[in-house]
Amino acid sequence: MSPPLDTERPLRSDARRNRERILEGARGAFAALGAEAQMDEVARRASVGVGTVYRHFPTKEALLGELVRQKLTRMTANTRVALERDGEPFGVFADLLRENAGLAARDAAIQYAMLGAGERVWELARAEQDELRGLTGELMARAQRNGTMRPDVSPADIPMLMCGLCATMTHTAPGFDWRRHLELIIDALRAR
Amino acid sequence: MSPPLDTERPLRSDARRNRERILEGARGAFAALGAEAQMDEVARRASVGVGTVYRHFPTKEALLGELVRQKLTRMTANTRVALERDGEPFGVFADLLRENAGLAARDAAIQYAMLGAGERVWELARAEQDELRGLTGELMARAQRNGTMRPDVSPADIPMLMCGLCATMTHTAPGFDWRRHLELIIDALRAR
DNA sequence: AAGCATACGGAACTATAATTCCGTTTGTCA
DNA sequence: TGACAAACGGAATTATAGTTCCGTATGCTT
Repeated sequence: MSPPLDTERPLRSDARRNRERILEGARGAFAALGAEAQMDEVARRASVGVGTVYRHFPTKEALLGELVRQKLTRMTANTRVALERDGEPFGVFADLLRENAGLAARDAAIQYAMLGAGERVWELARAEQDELRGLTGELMARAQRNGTMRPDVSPADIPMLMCGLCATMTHTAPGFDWRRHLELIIDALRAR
Repeated sequence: MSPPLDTERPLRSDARRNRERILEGARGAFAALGAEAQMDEVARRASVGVGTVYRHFPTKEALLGELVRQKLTRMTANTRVALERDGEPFGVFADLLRENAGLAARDAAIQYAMLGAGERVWELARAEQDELRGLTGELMARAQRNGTMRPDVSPADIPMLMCGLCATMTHTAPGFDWRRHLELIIDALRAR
């Protein structure tokens, strides 16, 4: 048996360039208009026809999924860096949350995926989620061993809390401030 | 000048009955299918034509708005009862949150209104919100005076946190449990 | 530099769901 | 009980946004 039949020839140069443009256009469109931004708008910002968008991403969900995947990858990278840092573990963890929340705050795709409506999008990046949860768990375990984090919180609580935080991010209502919300969450995780 | 020109003759008996049926049908439809349930489905459950639904509520938003208003009114009533109870103020407050969160958990209209998508719906019940926030504030002030609640949380924080909680309610993802989320929030509000 | 697979553009198509319209029915009041 | 305003039903309309199609253009290979 010969190895992988994964014989996909590399993309043509224009296609490779366009794929990037589309992702960039999508980031802009979703950042500006939320996840309801239309595919036509994405195409316009990418200076490309809608057909081309669909050549690269079979559905809007797939496009959102790719953006989510990329953002989770960056969060995972942040987490790796945090694991290297040495310092008071709870503080390191809290800073990581602040940093990753900041990434989410500027990303309508993540918010969309986290807010129920986009459960399918979320699943497209399951592998990335699992990896992130694993690394986060390691950091949390340290803080718990050292007694600075509540012993009864689990890595699975974090996505739930972040999901709630994203809800605050999408609102502009008076009194809604995701940074404040995050600080309350962090305090909730701290050991008494 | 004669008093109010508010000369609206009472609804015809069938209209009054249908209005109730529609609200009931809407509660059922939204509970079963979420806020994306269609107007046709609402009509079907109410055993009424779509036209009749629109005779009573000019838009879907107006219908959702009325459901939200009614639910907030019930929450306000709960809060009034809580203000009468005498007991450890923080505990009374926490129980109130548990009770009202329970109401929200069974109400897709409230969840929809709280999750950004429905900001307009939310505004239709501004008066009810303001009243609820006011009463809640009184209860919180008591707990703060008595030293059982963090002195730096304000009544305006509660809708924000409840909004996040609603995000958890709409999810079925593993590890997502709104009761757990709520307990974490309650702990965050408790004085150290 | 010809040949061709790959990729592009964007008008047209489709699906979905809210909303309107109007002919018919039903309560209410004299 | 007859007349009429109020209310009803649901097929038809409209609006929006995702997706498809196909004629044209372009990069790559020989």
